[in-house]
Amino acid sequence: MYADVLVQYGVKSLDHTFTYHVPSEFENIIDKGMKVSVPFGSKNINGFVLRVHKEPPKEEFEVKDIMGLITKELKLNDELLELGHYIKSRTLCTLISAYQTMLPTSLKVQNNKETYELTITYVKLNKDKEIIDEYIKNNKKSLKQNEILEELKEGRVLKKDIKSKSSLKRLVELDLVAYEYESVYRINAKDSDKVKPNLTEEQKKACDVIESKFTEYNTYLLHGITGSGKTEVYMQLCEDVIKKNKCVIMLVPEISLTTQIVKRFYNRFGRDVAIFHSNLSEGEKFDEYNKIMKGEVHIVVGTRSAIFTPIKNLGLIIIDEEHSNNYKQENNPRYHALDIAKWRCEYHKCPLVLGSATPSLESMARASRDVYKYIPLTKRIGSSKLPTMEIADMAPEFKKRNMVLSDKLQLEIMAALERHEQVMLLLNRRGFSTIINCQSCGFTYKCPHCDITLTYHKTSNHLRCHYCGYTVIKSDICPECGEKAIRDFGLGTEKVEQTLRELYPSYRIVRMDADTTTRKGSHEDIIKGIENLEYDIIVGTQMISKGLDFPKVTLVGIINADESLNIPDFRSGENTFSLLSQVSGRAGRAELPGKVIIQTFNPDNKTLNYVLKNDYMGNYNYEMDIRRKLKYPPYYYLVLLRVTSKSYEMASKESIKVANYIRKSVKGEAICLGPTTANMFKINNVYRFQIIVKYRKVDNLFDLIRDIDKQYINNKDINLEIDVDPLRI
DNA sequence: AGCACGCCGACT
DNA sequence: GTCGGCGTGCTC
Repeated sequence: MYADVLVQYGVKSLDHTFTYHVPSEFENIIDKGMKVSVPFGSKNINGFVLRVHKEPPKEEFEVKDIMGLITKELKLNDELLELGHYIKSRTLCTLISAYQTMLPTSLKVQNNKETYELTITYVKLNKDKEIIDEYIKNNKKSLKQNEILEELKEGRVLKKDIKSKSSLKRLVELDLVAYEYESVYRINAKDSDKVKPNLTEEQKKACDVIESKFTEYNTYLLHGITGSGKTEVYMQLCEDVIKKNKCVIMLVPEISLTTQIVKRFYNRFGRDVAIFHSNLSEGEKFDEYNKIMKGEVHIVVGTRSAIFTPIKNLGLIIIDEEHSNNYKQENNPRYHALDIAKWRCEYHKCPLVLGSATPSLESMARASRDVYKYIPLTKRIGSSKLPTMEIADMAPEFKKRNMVLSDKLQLEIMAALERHEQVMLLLNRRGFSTIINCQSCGFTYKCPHCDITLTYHKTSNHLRCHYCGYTVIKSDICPECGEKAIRDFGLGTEKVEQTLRELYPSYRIVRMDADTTTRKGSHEDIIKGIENLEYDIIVGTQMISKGLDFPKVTLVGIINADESLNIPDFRSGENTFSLLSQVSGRAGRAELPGKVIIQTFNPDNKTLNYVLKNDYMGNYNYEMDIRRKLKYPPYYYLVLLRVTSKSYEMASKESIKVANYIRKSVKGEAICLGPTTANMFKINNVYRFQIIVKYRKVDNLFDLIRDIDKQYINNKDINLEIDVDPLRI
């Protein structure tokens, strides 16, 4: 018997199986998907069995024996084995790295440890009551021993709760008491409260549409405005899937959101829920993975990585906030959870539900062509109303040297504070590159070909498009209004916090950004603090915009909307719209009416005005028009090739070769841009050049790209990264 | 990826 | 005559 094994190294030259002989002792246990140890070259390494068969290899080589099986129970099931091939073809990674991303660290191929089970030790009586009583009666010396025995008469006790370990040891030696081991899960759900709200007509209809086709693969776009009760729809769908004894995977975009969603799911479904995200400890992941594999739960709630959990009998996948960038993995393999979800739903013949208040252009475009089934939720639940929104023009404020907060926003902050309500201020994280604009009229340099903001290169005093390479010389005088006001401007959360402390010394201010939330639990602490009204003003980055519901927040201020609009990426408009819409949804969710103020140098900006009017479709049509004209997604697909090297010379030369090769050989409707210097040109002394391929119908593009390494990059000092469907370029 | 093998220059 | 640096090619 032979086994084809894929070894642990994720390099292209080893991206195929090696055939080993199966020793007779393993013949009855070995199976595809198992982790095995094999001799390879001069040492033993691990790999996954992809196939077990009886054909002796045709070629002449010495067939070696499999050394051992590492995990007998845990193995990649047929579905995941097949899924690996899909990931490989879609992201152009090696097969082994596709399997690697699907597994938690403890199960990855290099790992030799068999189990991460947590066992706790109890102590119990090991003899009949009479014998114990007899011993107690005769034992006059060790009172501690008697105490222990008396306690154990009531039932078993945790070993760690027994203080006198020496007395315990003696009792074990005498065989009067014994240890009892029990494996436990590190995460335990609460019992469900069986609470079930009544659904609105709209929600019921949404459920009916999806449930009418529960056993076929369809993608549904659930477009529900903030507060329209998407989560209730999800839970109702889950309940109905479970009734059919099938299972659900539900994805949320970030870890901080799992806590809240999981709380609601625990209340409704109790122990039927497992959690899965990258912040769990290895042991916790192992436990949850086991619950899922053994079929002890019907629902998995988690972030991106949860899309790979080996849940059996899948009946539904839900992706909440489907427009979120977090569903795309930013390192190799650069997969998108949405693609994986589609693949799995097709495999299981079940529905995929994408939910969002601001669907991505791609999804909305598909819905409009009926590739996705469109389900709108248009009504807010309860009495809460949409907040009123206003723009504050920052140009005149700047002339008054009012750098952070406009008069308008200051007035509203004071009013809210006096009403004892909370204020939330959003400051977009500044992009990585220096962005220049006119502080009089708001003008920003944009590329006439790519419609993205040009980035400033200090050394040459040039502004350059990092998509196509278009370059202009920077001037101090604004080409739009003629004022000498072109400057680099950026605010940090700390600066805003400081200004706030000066303006409102008697109010309690909290900052929430990457710096203040790194410590485990600090994120939850701040949220709890806000809920308990320990703070009056909250300043933060995008983090504060996501799914949080604070009834006392009635004023939301966007400190500088331009920061996000001017990020040099073709999606900056789309992202700004969804970010601002989402933050706005934070204002006045309960009984109190809300207000939103957007500070900008561009009061006439189209995107901002669509935000003001709460006009998703207006923004969609406006963006789609630009995308069509400039050949961006969803009209064209993208592939990003990034050539990196410690040597500027080599990176530059090699990237030109690659671009020429693609231009020369690609067949079909494709445009190859670049090479240009990447947005973050030099990181850790590594130079980065990027090539962008826009394409529609092509026959050989992926084959070409797969072959680049062979053709051009045969130098270990040069590296090539491939990003299919990049989110940011 | 990781290692053996082999070729070449430098040094006791 | 031997040690070690790196380029090349192979691993069931």
